[in-house]
Amino acid sequence: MDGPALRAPRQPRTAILRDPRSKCRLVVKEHLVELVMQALLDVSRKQHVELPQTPEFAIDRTRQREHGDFATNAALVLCKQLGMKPRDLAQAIVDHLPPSRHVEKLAIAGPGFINFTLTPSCLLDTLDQVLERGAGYGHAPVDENEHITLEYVSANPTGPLHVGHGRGAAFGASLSNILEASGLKVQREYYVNDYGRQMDILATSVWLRYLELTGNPVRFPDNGYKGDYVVEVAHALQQAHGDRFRQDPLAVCADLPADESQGGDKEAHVDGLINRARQLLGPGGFDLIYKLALERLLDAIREELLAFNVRYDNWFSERSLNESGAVNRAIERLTRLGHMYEEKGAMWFRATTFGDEKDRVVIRENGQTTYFASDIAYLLNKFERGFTRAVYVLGADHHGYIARLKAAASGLGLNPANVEIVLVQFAKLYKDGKEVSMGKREGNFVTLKDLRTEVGTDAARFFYVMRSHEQHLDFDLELAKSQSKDNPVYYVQYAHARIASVFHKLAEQGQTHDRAAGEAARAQLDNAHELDLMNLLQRFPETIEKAGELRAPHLVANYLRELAAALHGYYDGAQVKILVDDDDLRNARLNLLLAVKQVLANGLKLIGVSAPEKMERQEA
RNA sequence: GGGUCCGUAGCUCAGUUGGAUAGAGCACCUGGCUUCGAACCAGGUGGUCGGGGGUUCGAGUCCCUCCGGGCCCGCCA
Repeated sequence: MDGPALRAPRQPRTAILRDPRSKCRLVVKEHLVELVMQALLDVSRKQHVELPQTPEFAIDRTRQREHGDFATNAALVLCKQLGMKPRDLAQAIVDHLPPSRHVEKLAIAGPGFINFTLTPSCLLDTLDQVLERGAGYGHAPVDENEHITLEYVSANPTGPLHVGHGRGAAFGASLSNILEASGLKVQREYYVNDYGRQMDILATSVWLRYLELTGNPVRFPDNGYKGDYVVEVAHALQQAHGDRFRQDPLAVCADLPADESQGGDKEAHVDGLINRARQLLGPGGFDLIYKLALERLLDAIREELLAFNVRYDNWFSERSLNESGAVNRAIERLTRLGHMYEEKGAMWFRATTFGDEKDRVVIRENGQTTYFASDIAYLLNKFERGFTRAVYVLGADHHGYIARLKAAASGLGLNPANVEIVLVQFAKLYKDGKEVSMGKREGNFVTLKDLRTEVGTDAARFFYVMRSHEQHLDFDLELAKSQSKDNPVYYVQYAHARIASVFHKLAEQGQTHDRAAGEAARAQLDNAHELDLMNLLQRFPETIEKAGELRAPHLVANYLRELAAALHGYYDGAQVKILVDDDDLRNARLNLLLAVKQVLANGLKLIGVSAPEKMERQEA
């Protein structure tokens, strides 16, 4: 397996960490890495030992305040290679560390950690940086070398989106924003399954409902789409075309294989109905209904995603792959490379060559290509369009697809490491402590629209990405709906609104905020709460980068809760007032608040949640 | 049966790619609004990190095994 392919390279991408507009010139962590590297080179020269090109030590944020801001395990990891005791090596590294105006204190602790405490000015620089860059703070310069296509949701247009799709939508949209912020070029894509049997069943279902509306009811198949939306499309069909598609019910039903509930086979029955529809309506008539259904449902999906603050750069048609010959070309390529064979009248892709557990049918015995054939063509198409990496956000039930898709990449001569599948676990809805069931064909599933209108886009988006995507999500409807302190969305938004209200108050008092005066007096920001807040602000870019590398938007949500908590703690618990009489101090504190507000807004935007200036409580 | 994801406080979950004393929120207990928004804050109670073995300076994190749960295993899409 090529598991590490999902992981970003171990060494940080310096191009992304490097921030040209930073007053620190380098993001702190990168700076510290360079200092330690320098010291290590000196020490190893003295010991006459060759160091590896990229020694595997880590520099990380510390967990506890007493350990400073950053710590490195370099001495622990490299002591054997350098033939020294860990604490001796730590001391040697400290002795050889080049001086830095950003490091205030160094300490050796525990078994041999080296702790770094940053100078206050380094934190204060962060503050200026946030105000300087505004909405751009936290965003890394664009890396021109990578161009990602990120596909998410891609639900069949055979019905409205349900709450399961909602998580994929929230996750994919947030992740693409985060990746973009961390400097990668990202194209958001929706793969439209506008081809194949499921859509045929939908078109047939619409036609049967239409027949009912025109007073010619035909028994509805077990395997048909039963939702009310099908009737709505049928209505639209009737309005646009009157009774043009009316047929004698007896002719429709004549000689069909028995349906499941009639003791037969539901698949055979529905296939019979599709063929009957084609035959009675003529190809033009059937296609017209098919297209009408597709357009209506796809429009509804587009509209819903837009309302959910989820956008796309490209809607890619599966049909176009078939009609342009891309599917055939992909199959030919696999054939030419010797990865196809014939068996039992079908054409198979030898996926087992590349680690899949079984070979896969690409062209069926009846000559039709499979869904997988389209997937292969689509994969090839993505790389032909120049993307360097294809990311698929899929539901956890698709995990069997990983090996298949990667095998296809290998078979096509592509690097499977550039094909990445991120699985999102299921979400369960809970209402009053009970699970809300979501049967699909039965038509009683909860749509994303239901959820959105009930709890609102902000709460839904936040709740969906609040947990790790690897974790099953228990979505508590009551909590998401509640306008109370228990609701984490309001907690974060409130912090933003609270700051806004301080500025309103300032205006009410007839005063204005003088940023330059605040910057000049910034050294007065020295209480523990203020330092904590600045420390958090400094960690925002690191959080984005990490959330991007780990494909983990929940880290951003967690970060925002932390920042909001620090703000509330400062506001309520620090025994300080912002709007003090002292002009310098007041402006310095206002600078800090403004920076916190900016970062809250930037972070919320990444996960598609609004940052309100005012919280209006609504009566339930 | 094979594959895969998960199991951390009463509940819902974090845990910085193996680091130092495992953290939040809810629930429960105590306290704080004549103040820039109390949708808030301060403090307290609560843990054999599913069990067992292994790897090493160090394991909630990596490996093995067992237990429990979700999902997948089609010439469907």
